[in-house]
Amino acid sequence: MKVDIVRGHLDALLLASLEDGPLHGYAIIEALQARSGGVLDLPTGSVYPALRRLERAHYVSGRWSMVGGRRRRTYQLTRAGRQALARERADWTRFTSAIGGVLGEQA
Amino acid sequence: MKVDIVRGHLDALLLASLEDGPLHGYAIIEALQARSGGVLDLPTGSVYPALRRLERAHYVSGRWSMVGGRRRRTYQLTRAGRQALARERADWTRFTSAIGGVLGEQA
DNA sequence: ACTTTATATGTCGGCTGCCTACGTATAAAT
DNA sequence: ATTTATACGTAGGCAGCCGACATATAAAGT
Repeated sequence: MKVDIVRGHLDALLLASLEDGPLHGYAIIEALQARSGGVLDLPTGSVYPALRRLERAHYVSGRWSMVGGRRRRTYQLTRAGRQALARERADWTRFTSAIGGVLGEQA
Repeated sequence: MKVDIVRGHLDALLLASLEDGPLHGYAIIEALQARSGGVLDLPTGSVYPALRRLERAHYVSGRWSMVGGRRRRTYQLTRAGRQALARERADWTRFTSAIGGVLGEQA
């Protein structure tokens, strides 16, 4: 199995994980682990830079807070982020039906 | 839409396109175009090097021929290639169910 | 008291894997 | 005579992610 399995779909995963409400980076990683049954175990070196990038793109808005002596940066989907997520979902459908269509039909 | 949509799944596509019988590179590109409804339009700079790599890995066997004054290299799936294809299909299922599972469930 | 694990965020270098651009060659179509 | 289709190939580059590392505090274990 290829290691960087999420290639090209990382943003979609992050945006989707924020759809049900704001989360901070560490919680996003855990949420994606849980939702994928352990298959998706995104490294921090992938997630944190990606969240900052999504913030610069105004797809999420982040704010600092302190919880139990630890600082957190909690991210929330923006309107543009929801639109971006919708586009990513459409791309995903196109993508999987194109490749899945080829892989699916056996001889 | 991301341009290099096939990232991580190129080998699977190439192996799958050979499943119904031998094809040469150019024909593989056309076959994938047709099967995907035009979504997959792989550049020669991706396909030809990939086929050589698959050949070095003994997943396909290639042979030269002349058709209408033009040289062709026709590739055929090997036994190892079929096994590799089976693995790629399994990976694809795992991959799509993991990511699709996350993207699929709306709020 | 000390060590390990969990929580939480971040940077930087590097590598994989594909694409872009280019080059070659022949046949068919305009 | 030129363009388009057929057919193969290389080389350089780069996007996008990961691995390794660094930092800091709290909780749990021993």
